[in-house]
Amino acid sequence: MSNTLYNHQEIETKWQEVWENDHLFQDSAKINPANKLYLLFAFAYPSGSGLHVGHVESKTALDILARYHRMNGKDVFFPVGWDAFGLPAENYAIKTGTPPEVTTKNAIATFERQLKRIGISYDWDNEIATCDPTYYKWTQWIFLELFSKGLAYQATGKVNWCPSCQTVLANEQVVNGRCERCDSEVIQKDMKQWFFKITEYRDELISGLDDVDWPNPTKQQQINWIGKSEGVEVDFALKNSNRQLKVFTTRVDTIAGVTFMVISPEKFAEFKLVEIQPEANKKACEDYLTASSKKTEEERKIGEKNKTGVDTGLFVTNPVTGKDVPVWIADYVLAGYGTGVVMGVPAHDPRDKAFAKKFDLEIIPVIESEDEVAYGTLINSGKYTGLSSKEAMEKIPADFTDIMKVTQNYRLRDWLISRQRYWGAPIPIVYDPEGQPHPVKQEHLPWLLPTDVDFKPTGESPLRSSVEFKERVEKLYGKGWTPEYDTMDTFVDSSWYFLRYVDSKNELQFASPEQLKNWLPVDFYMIGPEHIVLHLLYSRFFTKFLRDQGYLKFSEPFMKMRHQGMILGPDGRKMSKSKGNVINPDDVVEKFGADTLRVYEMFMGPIEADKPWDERSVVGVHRFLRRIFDLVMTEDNEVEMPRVVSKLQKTIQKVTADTPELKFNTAIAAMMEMVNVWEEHGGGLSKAQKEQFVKLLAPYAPFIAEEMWHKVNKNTIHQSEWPKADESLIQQDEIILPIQINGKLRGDLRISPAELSALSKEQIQTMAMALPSIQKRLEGQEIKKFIYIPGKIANLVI
RNA sequence: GCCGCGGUGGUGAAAUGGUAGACACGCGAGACUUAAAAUCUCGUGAUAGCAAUAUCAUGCGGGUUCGAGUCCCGCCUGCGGCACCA
Repeated sequence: MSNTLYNHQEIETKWQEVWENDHLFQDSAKINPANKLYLLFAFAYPSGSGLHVGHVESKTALDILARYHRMNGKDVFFPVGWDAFGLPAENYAIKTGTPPEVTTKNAIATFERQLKRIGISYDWDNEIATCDPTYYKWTQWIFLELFSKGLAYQATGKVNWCPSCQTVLANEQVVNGRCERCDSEVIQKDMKQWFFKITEYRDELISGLDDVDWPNPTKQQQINWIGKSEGVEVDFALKNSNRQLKVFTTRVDTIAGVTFMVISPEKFAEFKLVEIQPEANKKACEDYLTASSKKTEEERKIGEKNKTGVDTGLFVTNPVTGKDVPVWIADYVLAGYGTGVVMGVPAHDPRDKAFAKKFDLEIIPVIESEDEVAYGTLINSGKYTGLSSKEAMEKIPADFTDIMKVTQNYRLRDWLISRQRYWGAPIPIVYDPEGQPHPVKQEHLPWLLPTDVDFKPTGESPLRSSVEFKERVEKLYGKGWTPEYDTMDTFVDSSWYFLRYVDSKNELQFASPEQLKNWLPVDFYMIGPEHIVLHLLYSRFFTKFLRDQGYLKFSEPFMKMRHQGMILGPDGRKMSKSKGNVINPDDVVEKFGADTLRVYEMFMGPIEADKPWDERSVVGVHRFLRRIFDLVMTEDNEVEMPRVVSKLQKTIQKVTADTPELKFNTAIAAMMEMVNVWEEHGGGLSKAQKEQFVKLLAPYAPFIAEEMWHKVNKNTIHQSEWPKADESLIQQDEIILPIQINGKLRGDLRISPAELSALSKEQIQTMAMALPSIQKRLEGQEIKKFIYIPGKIANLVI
């Protein structure tokens, strides 16, 4: 068999062309589905470096599902599109002057070519790209919907500012407090920004997770990100004033141990506490506020170990002890969480303790327990002494209903969506001469991204350099009117693309109600674990918002979701150009073929695991495909052999069970076993049975399967029917029944299934004990118990 | 620190509480070949033994069970996420 007929190059280019000409699997959204299955892959950014092996993994996995389910009679919708706005194209433009639309267009063309080459059965007719005005028209429309409901609003917020590049950076561009590109320290700058009020849905974003089939760790991570915590708000009365300081605490049981209060610098300014402050403390506080506002991310982290602060000279009264305690300003208190004011309990909070030690503040223990932060029994707490923490946490708020309120706090903040960047969807807002924002009129959508801009960063939004943009606004809205110069975060684009797919060419709506009803929600989403908190949370928020506006009839967009793992370099490390361990899928396709690439990646291990690339194992998979090809194309022994036929039935069962469960590695192993048996017997399958096997292979290796199928068929294998196992052909001429003594394997009974089922438990015991290997170990021993699991195992207990 | 996920041969990995290591790679020996590649055959967890076989073995220590890689408790360790969140 050394002169194999298998020429992957020839086969794969041939079928790629045929499928494309036949328009296979296209325009599926136009069907009115009886039995729909919407498969979605994570929206990809069309990077200049093209498809990498990680893309191949997730796309192949979904493609196998798509092909498998089509063969099982499902109406499969499997669309493709591009998250095409974003920074790399813009940075490239800054460097080279090439407009981002040119770079992006080229990159998309490369991806399309590569995806077709590896045989992904996308519905190309519904392809979308977020940078296309027919798409971002509706991104802008959603913005305006949010704006009209008060869920898109402007506020002054801190942004990451790179002083060297003179530009705002996205969070993802800040690595360890430094600019990803020039490595200079990023500072926080206050700028007026647009936000989406995702916090409006924070509780539903938690509870909705009960209704979806997602990996549990993923749900946990989202829940942690939202960060709901139960606690109590307490108003502490400020001495010599009629004002209060409100704090949030999860440990109201420790309130008797409050020996000071700490307020964040921002909140001290916001509350104008300087008005009631003793003159003597004013100067120091003012200096502290100025100093902390200049701190960088890095400096703030240093403060984690070495806390700073200043005494305001103000006092509040501890409601339980009646004692007056001092109020300090310190920037270890976060302005954005809770009320921005914290009650200091140095005996039971490590941060408060560090602060108290540094500034010599009183430390009073109020909980008796092994660990200072654990729950325990109250001491030094007046009338609450002796209660457990748990009891106190109920009793204390109940006793002080005038100043305490049981409440919740969340870590989740509103979503800052404005970017001082060029390559994104313009925010559809115009300002009147007084500076008030107004929505761009519906008839002016899409609100086009101007092209006459200077990409070089100047510290201002690049759109400011467009003359056309300014003129457009004045012409449409009047003299003195100005556009919003910021663009939207690309996560906005990707938060609703799965809705657009089902009606990608609709000019009147983001998607028609009929099409949405036909296909949504998404049945299965395959996406990397890196998207757990941002994209997946934002998409769920958009879905819930659009539902509340009456556009959608469901609450969760992605019913079932699984993650693909990362493909690591041969050295076991993450692939990167600088490490020189990148595997280029084009090379593998060239050398071994797309089928080999696909099957190898699926055979590497469980889909969700991170797996290192192994060049030599690729050869093994290629060998496997070639052996099949030789068996099918050249082996003409078509006399059915019961052993081989039986193995085929078992293989059909295994592949049918494993494929929809995404257990592709074990399904492939089963097919390999089948080929081993088949080869050992030098044939043994009829033509029809060979075809059944080829069908099992078809979703995994679509090109070679099609070629083998066409040896006798005219139509495509990918629209044929999935094979069914015939159990009556499964042969079991001998069962090997393992016999254990005290749970250790000591022998086995070889017996036919018919004979075995006729035997009683006692008879089996007798036969087992008669085995020489068993007998010699039973010498003079008493059998205490005999366990028999029918057909599985027998165990003698001595 | 908090939340989560892992740890099985030389390697990637299998294994509804029921024969641990399927399948594949690699390696060793052999066949074919002038030779190499490719291909094929046999072997391959460790230790001892010519062998049959025996003992040990799923990060470590306990436990439940007739029986544990799998369930429970306590550690060690690697990885991911969050992190001065009060």
